[in-house]
Amino acid sequence: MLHLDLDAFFAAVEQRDKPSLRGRPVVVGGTGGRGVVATASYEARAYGARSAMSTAEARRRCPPGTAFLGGRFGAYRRTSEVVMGLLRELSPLVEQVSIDEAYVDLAAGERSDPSVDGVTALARDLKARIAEATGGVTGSVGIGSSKLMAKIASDLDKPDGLVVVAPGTELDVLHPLPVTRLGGVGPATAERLRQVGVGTVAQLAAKSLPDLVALAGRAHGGGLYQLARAEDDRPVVAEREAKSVSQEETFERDLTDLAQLNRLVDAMAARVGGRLRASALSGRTVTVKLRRYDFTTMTRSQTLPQPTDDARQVASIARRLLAEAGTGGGLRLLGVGVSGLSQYAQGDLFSGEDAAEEVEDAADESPAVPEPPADRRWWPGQDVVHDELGAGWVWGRGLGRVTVRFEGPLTPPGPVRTLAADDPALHPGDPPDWRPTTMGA
DNA sequence: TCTGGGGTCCTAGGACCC
DNA sequence: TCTGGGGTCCTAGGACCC
Repeated sequence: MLHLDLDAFFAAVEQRDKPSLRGRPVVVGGTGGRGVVATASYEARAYGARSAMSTAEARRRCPPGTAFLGGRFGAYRRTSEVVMGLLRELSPLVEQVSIDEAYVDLAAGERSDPSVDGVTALARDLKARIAEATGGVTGSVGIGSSKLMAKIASDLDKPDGLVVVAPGTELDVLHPLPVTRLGGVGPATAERLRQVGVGTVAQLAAKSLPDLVALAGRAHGGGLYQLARAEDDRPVVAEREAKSVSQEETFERDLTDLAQLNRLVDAMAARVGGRLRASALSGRTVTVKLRRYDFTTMTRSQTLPQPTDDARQVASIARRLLAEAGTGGGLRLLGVGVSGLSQYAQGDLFSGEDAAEEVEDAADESPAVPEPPADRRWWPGQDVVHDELGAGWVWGRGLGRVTVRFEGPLTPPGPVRTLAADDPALHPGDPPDWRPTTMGA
């Protein structure tokens, strides 16, 4: 079993596409007042920036000149697809866990020399091909006898690591580690374990099954008991069916106005409905999620007799659930979701146009968002193109101006220009191509 | 200027059913 | 005249993952 984890993935793609950021601290995530860090480059980690930390905290820790960028998910997805393609050359059994992580069942592949030397050579070759094909993004690879051991191994030597756990040595590797390295042991479980004197996997392995079930519940306790013994027969599952589709947003400031919240419900329902139809899914349970001013979170749901993918129906149910829950004190987050999915959408399966039209219709009915001021159109990290100055990216904005650095993955670090935010020559751009052009189209 | 967004899985109580 | 005993569905919340 092989596990691949791309190193500081979002930040690595940014540094590839923005030469002036190479070797410098980069933080990718929410850049607003309530944003959190998705990925910090290793240079930013040196200053204490971490994933899931508030961006405000990361700004405090990092030096001036640190780049704080919103995400360019299209660019990340394109790079991820290249990597996943390389993995599928190793074996048909590839389980993509997230945009930057995957398991590969090497035993299901053709070229499987299962010896330690054999898989080491395979992993070395894979890492080289990933770096080559992605324009320098690196990954950490772990190989072991199970998903558990492969994942543990990829985590042992980051970044750009390669660790193979030889058969028979699993417990030697596992037992000294803190329990928090096991998947499924988060802050709550770690604290409960700490209270009974368990800090390492070895100490976890000394606990009885009934003790662990009492501590963590039947399923979770049983899982911990097995993982502590390196017992893991979870298979690689190549295709998983979606179980829910949802959309949520944290507001810059808490909202109280029900009419405004209702318009946001409509817009979110339209997006959810569009995504459902795009994947030919519909669902029976509509859920709204609320987070209040004091961070208390609640959900309210209703299950329909028949599945739906209709934005208006989702919206009207969600509106009612929101009204019943109440908006007292103000909401910092609102979300709309549909679950209980089944394969075939109601309505005309053969009309490909319906989906896009209905999304637009719903948006027409509910002009949720007032037109932003010119400088709010631009966000840090965004790809842009200027009619005279060429392709670049947004460094900062404000006071009716936008600062752009004109460079790309294949250029040297480029010049910075400050432009009027409403400069008619400036347009949103596409993610740049990091591969040297071979042939023109 | 504390605490994102998109998910998965599990638990527990009540309703309902045979 | 005492309260069985499963099973499934629905709802709400919580832990966890990247």
